[in-house]
Amino acid sequence: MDIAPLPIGFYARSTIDVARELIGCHLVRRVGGRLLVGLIVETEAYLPRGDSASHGYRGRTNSNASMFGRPGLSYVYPIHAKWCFNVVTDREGVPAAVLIRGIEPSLGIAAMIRNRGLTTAGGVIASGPARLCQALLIDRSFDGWDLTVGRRLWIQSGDKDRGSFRTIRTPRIGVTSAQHRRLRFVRVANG
DNA sequence: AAAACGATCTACT
DNA sequence: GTAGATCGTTTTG
Repeated sequence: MDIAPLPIGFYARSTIDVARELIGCHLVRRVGGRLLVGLIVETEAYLPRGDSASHGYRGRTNSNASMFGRPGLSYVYPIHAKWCFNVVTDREGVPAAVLIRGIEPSLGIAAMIRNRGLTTAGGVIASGPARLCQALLIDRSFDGWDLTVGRRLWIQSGDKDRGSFRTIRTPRIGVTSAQHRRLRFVRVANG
């Protein structure tokens, strides 16, 4: 695994490209001296124009401001008393982001289970946008966080072992508008 | 100031 | 499958 965070150039591209290529990358959280790492397996693209499901669709507000920020920042928003984590894409000034919907824990699994407050083993650890935030201790304080610095929270490129998995596209979850668009990306094992 | 809503989750049947 | 919890943001009065 690389030790460098993905650079701003990775994020400063079309949102769909970023959403697809984030699949298979590693989401890394450093808390204290410990690393919590998971493989990104599910993302959703929220597009800068014509996407009525996007929080940025109706213009800039205080709460969605970081979605309009520099690519490579994070956008963390509240939903139903939980948090969800996005990475900002495209260029500064347009509302574009990729929602990270699921990771497969690879390091610090015991800590993630603890963070989730799970009572039963074998439960879902970090699949689902709010569960992932709970497992990695991501909250609103990370809204606007710079993911390209490699401190506290960042993303690293994954094994470029394409061939071990493929990425499929489906409609987004819980989105009532724009159902015809397949903007959700899911990692599926080959075999 | 109050109420409604939401890119959700858990627990239970 | 369904019901209820949860709380910041937005809208309404």
